Amino acid sequence: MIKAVRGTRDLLPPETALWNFVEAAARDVFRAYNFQEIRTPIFEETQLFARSVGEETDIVSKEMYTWEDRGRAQSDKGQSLTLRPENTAGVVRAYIEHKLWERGLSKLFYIGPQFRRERPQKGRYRQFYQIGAEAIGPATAGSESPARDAEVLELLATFLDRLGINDWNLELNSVGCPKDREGYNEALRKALEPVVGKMCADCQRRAVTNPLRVFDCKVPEDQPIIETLPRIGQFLDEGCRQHFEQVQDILKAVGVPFVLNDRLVRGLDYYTRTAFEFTHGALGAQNAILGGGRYDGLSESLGGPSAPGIGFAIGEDRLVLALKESAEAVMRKPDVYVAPLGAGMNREAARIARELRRHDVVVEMGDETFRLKKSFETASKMSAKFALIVGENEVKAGAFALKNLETGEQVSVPRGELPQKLQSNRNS
RNA sequence: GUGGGAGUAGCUCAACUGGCAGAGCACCGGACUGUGGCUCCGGUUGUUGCGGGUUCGAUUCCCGUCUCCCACCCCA
Repeated sequence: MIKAVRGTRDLLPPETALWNFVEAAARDVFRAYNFQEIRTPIFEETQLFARSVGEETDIVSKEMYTWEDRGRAQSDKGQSLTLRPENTAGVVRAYIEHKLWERGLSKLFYIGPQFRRERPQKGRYRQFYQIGAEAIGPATAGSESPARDAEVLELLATFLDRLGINDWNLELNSVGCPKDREGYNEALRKALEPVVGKMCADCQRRAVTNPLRVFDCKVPEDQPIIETLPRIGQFLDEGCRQHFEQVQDILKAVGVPFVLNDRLVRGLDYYTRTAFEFTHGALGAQNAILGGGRYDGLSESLGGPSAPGIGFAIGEDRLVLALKESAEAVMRKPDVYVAPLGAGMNREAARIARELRRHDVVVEMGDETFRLKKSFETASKMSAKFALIVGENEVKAGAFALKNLETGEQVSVPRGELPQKLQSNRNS
């Protein structure tokens, strides 16, 4: 038997209803904040990710699905292509390619699959889905304003509340400008040098490859040492410090709760200033449901004009996982199950069903060979609200037996009144 | 990529140290020829993940492999 490949999966009903529910809520919220949809290709030139995400990151160095395309002639070497491991790079590429800066501030959102060749785990797949957004544009259009950061964070809080996820936690930090980080990295290395020998093996490795990661250490014995290390906050220049303070001010003004976490350092190279993460309990080690931040230099590093921006990506798989119990509840149930009864009744049932569907009634239909008992069983199994009997008696009388499957009440309804009657008594 | 755990019916799970593959739920049919949920009866539940080995005999023991789960790495 051929199965879905490792790390990929099929999404089946009723769970797909939940995905639609989440995406519809996202689109609603995006509309309120005036974000518009962008769709970029799911594969791009490999160079795009190498230059934006960072050559040295794990994503680029070992988690990408990369292949060499064929050239025009059989003998030609093709270009190196890669399935997108995230969507910010593609959006910024499109921003530059289509000169979107001519339109002022661009507020764009996307919903779609991304690909990383990681070891699968619960809520972590090789084809996974992200809902994300980017606010990017010339600084003169307000793209650099702390108001943008606060707006994006508020949007996210609104979105999670809308989904009924109340126990989220917003963690906030500023990682400063590239200059600040350079100074900080140096200071961190210096501070680690004399103490690293006393730390765990993982930290010793991190100290060399990526000192910022030392803050992720969970070994209790290392914590006292980590407490003594310098923090990025001490290295922020005046501009970054003020920017960060204003973000916090606005968040307080609009009532979005947050906690400062000066250990929060985002993994991708392009992040500057504001960095954030929303976490949610009960997701195990994979407790982050979304993350994002500001990337003021990304456009330029991809050959575009100066275009500060801020964005985020929501891990839709994990979000849905957190909502899983409500899958049944959001699935649209049939309003009526039409039960043809007896030879020749399929024709009349089809006519009635067609008319009802034109009136936006959700209709499921049986077959004239089904015994009435079976039709009723099937109807109640799928939680249809009504069952409509289409038999010879009804056709003769011009009125049809309509039974409410929740109350058991049954009435005879003239054919002409059926659409009206069912329309005003819809499910959900 | 590293370490550990697990794969048996559509689902959740049993099968003492190797001895005829089971239960509940779900599904289909009947009791009930035009009325569901309750009850009773009957039925399929199946390449025990896949491949090899040991054995008279393997769901069980051994090797390989695939997938899922947990942790690490990293990240959404």
